[in-house]
Amino acid sequence: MIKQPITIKDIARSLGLSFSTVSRALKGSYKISDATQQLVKEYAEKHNYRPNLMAQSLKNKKSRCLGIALSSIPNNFYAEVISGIESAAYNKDYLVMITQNDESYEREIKNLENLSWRSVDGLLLSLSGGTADIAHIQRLHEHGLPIVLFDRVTDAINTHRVIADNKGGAFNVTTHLLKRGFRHIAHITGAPGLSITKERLQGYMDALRARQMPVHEHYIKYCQACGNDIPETENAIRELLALETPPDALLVGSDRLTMRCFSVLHEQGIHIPGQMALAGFSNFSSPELLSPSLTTIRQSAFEMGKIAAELLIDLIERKRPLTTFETRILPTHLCIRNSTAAPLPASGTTGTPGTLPARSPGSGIYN
Amino acid sequence: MIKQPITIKDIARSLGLSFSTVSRALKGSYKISDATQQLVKEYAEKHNYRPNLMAQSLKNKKSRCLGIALSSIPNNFYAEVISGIESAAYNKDYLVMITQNDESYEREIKNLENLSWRSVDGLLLSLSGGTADIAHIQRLHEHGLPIVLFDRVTDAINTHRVIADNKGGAFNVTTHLLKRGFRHIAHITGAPGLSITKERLQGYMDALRARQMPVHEHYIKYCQACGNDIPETENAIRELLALETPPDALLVGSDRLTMRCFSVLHEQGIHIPGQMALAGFSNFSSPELLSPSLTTIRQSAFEMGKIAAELLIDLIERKRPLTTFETRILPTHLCIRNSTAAPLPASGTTGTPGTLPARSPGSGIYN
DNA sequence: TTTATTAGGGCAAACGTTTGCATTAAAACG
DNA sequence: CGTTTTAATGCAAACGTTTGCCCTAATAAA
Repeated sequence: MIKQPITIKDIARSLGLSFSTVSRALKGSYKISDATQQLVKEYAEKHNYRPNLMAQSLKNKKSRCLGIALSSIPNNFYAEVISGIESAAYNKDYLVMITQNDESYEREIKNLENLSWRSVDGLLLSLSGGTADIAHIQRLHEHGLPIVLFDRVTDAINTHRVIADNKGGAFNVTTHLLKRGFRHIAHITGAPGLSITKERLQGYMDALRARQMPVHEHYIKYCQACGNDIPETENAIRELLALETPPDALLVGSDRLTMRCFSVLHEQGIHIPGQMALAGFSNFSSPELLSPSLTTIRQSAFEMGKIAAELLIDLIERKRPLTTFETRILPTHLCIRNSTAAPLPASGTTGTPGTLPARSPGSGIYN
Repeated sequence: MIKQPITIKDIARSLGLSFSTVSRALKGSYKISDATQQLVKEYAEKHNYRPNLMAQSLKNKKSRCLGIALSSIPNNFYAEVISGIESAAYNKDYLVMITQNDESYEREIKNLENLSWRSVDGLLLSLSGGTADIAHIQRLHEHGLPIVLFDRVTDAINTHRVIADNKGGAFNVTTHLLKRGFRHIAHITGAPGLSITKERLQGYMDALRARQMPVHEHYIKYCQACGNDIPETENAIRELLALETPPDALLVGSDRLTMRCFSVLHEQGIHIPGQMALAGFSNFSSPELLSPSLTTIRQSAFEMGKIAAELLIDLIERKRPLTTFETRILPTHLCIRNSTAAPLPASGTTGTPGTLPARSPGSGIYN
């Protein structure tokens, strides 16, 4: 019933040649006459020969597979990254295996183990929120597995990195909020150990200090689950609102968390931006349709995936191992909308629907 | 530098046993003494032995990999499906390879070819919008590749199917619109060849006819690119608005398309629902935050992926080939919000912010 | 004509497993 | 004590490729 695929041996038998001759003819050149090559190739074509990738992999120790490990596939940002990876991989004839860990350290370990067993040729990795240490990654890396880190990275592994300009993005949006007149800007962000958390926090603090504003510890809230745990997010916001001087603006540091905060404020009947301005890192496709339209810091997610995959493939196919690696920093885009409209009575909070075209290559713009 | 992983042969040599004994000891049982099993297992454990999956695959003709082929990863709905697939696969110790085709027939063919070369054990498939015929799929299926179809399916392949209750969902939302008093309901939907397009159209027409309303051809617009081609969508809406009797309500039949239509209406300054009510199939996480909050038909995307993967794995691991297959139809959920508020002057269009808790298991509710 | 060179192709090992069969030694049986 | 059974293990082929090396003619050089 199931027609077994044709193999090199079948071709060799049918044509009265040896395995090796057929193999070499198929690969072009070496020392096979044009006539024979022609013959073999035509026969293979006609009988729809496909090399058995498992056998090739076993022999060559190459699978032409890339592994991805990240926290959550349905996250807007990561979904776009994956799309970029798939696209680059397709162009270079690689296939992509995907795993997600739901911010769990244990799950990350298992996923990486699975991927490396299954002998992916290389790994695209964004750390989980719960990752305590990175010995498991270092082990793989030392054993020779090419790795490219993206988004949530670590310095402890000497390899390529592709990240967004998180510090710059946070700096720009915080400055924007300050210019708009907000004076009590809180920062809700993801798991404290993550590089993106630290970088965004740094940008936030830098912007405050640049304008001689104090940085208050109690205005900074970490959400270990990065927005996947609803009560956790609600608590963070509740605590902020319960402060003696509640914040008048919220900067959210993580894709899913941003929408979650929006939801919570909405549910609690808190007017945005009247009672609380809101801005956040988000790759949601249509922030201009929200009510109010949402000021976002947008990342070049697709491009991040594409670049990371290209760097990884380069790493895999390179003859001599690299010793010096690069860190690509992709610009973020500040898109100013109504959720951060000025708090002063003067300017109406309902004006200018939709996106103000506030996008500049590289850094964002504040007006 | 790169430490080569330890193999069965290494263990055999070190322990003075034969390959076969080690292999069998590792697999437990057969006819190896407990003592030997103990010895081998301990040694393997201690030296961190991992079977070479490529070799196993070559021998067993099983790779424990599932392939996914669908149109677009960043689509909310598909991203959730993928997440469900990954989750089920993880539980059964399978890995997942993913491809997207951007609604291109050619790309789908290539992706399927790649996946089957790479010898996935089975295929999870949602057709592309451009798929002209399915000979390429039938060929794979006849060659014995287990396939489970989901979302965008075809009858021409005799296998398991997992779909949403598209007809019912469209029927319910159309009925809802009619009850709310809308009389000119247009239907913007995806590529005409797709099963979901046909089923949703059917539900829409059934609902109109059930209430003795006419079905107008010119109220039905297909978007081949399913919302990925912005001008195409804009055109469809422009044509609807230019009609002698423009519609007073829009039912959108595809995830990305729904948001796109919302955008276009928004950009053109058309008031929702005053000038045009809007409802659509969408798995966007926070439709209650849009302005106005959006009436959606939501699908159980994660569950769809999970079920599809489980059915596929069952198919793969089953000894005797199945001859009779099942089609799982998952309920859709109608979530009524302000974008379909009654057009009559009586009831205010600004009341009741957020989601009306309008969800019933199985069919949705209209009030 | 003899020798060196080269083109074209075959042999067989190897990649790391799995598995049918053969082998051995010990135990059970008559 | 010889024979059969059983338990435990080894041998070797196989999965489909790739590749280093060898072999055979034919051609070129001397």
